[in-house]
Amino acid sequence: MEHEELGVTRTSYLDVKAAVLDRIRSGALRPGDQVPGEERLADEFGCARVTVNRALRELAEAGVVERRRKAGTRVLDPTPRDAEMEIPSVRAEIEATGKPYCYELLTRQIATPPRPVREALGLIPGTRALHLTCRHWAGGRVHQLEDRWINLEVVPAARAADFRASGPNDWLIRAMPLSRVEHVFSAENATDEEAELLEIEPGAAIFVTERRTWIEGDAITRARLMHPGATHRMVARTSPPI
Amino acid sequence: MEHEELGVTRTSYLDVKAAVLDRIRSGALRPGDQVPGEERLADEFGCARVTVNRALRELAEAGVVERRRKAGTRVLDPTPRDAEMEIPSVRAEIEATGKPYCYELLTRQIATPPRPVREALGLIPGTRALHLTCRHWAGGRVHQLEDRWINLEVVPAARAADFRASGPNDWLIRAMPLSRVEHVFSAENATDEEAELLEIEPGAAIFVTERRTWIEGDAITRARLMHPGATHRMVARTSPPI
DNA sequence: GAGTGGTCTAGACCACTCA
DNA sequence: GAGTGGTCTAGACCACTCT
Repeated sequence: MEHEELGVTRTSYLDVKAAVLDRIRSGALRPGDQVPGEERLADEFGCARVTVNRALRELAEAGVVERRRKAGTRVLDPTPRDAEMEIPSVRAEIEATGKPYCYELLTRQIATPPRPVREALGLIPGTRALHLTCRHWAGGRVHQLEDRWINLEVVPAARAADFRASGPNDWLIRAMPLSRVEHVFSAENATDEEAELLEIEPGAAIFVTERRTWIEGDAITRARLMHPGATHRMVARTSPPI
Repeated sequence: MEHEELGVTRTSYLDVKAAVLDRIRSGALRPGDQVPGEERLADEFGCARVTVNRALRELAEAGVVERRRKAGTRVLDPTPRDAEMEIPSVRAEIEATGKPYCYELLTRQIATPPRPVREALGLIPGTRALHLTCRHWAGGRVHQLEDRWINLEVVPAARAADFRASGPNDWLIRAMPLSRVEHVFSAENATDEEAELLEIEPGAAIFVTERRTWIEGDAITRARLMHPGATHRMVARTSPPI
């Protein structure tokens, strides 16, 4: 926990930050839980209150906790973190429009991923992974076609998970909070197969998001998310005012 | 500059931050310039060094300045701010690939914008604005077709600017640094006219970015940037590690 | 009213890096 | 080696907000 230097060991705000994050990741602190007050933590870590303050302030800026004066510090639900780029979970995105959300699992199998996926997940050739395809409906229309691979070495629990009732995105957000995300966006013309599944004309423009997620350096999942271009718009977060 | 409270006036880190930002926005401090040291500023503002430290630290986190121990604090070039979402200026984006960059102004006129643009810029009906269309080439291919409106009430200098040699994006980044940006991405099928200008097949998927830029609440510009979907990919910034 | 976070001060030591 | 930022401490006062 402490700075591992010769001589005096002082507690850094980074130590406090890491310790609190650990408690959240390990489940000792769950969403909604109260984080001990600054004074308590300062006592516990043997440091000044300002040091704890900086640690918690940065966690609040990162969206991990919420701080209010009299109310104290609480662990936030991890879901909003996925919305960092205004990309909420598909379910939330659709429900926000007021349309009924519907999820459908198309295929599920454990298989050897094609090379681009294997490399994206950092897997050794021959390793098998969980492959899911599903559709998300908004009202009577297909909103998203999802082609996802999950790294079972990092998330072995996914092997046992049942994705028939709800999508892998919601499941992963709960199982693996606080992960890092990368998005690659592109526009493509739908292939015949994609068009059929999306219920659009072959060749129609589709908006494709390729999302990769890591936790602590390990790639968790790689998803190819396809949307009908005619109905889909993606809003990127406005830069914060300085 | 100081907290306007009754009684004692103490200098907040926000005061220092705002003051330094002002000097940058006003041009008193230009990109590459050295910002006075923490001790100097603390003297000047009559506050503790930690207070200056926090102000400058936040400016560094926001990408406005760069700090290095012995070297001190320097004002950064505003360009990288536009790259907040890994969307560098078109020129930089293309030159990074090693391909030759070429810019071409297609049309330039002062006109009454259509309603969606007028609303995006927050203009009163009837107000005229600067309308530009241009193309950006990467090697022998059209990389981007740009349809841009500039709010002349906020940027009157644009009326006199000559956009024949270099694009409005580069010009605006210099003229209006530290602005806020919003991006909306979508996928569309190219119209016949767009296809001809982009030198692709009609109906081919195009990746469309609609970018709006504000400075202090005033909308500066609205650009519709069209890219051939087949060659264009957009990478969104990976969430920072916590 | 009381509890909690938000911030400032003053002084100190350390760490990095440039000359 | 010297200059600059990075951070910690200890104490203090304030501001918000919940009860």
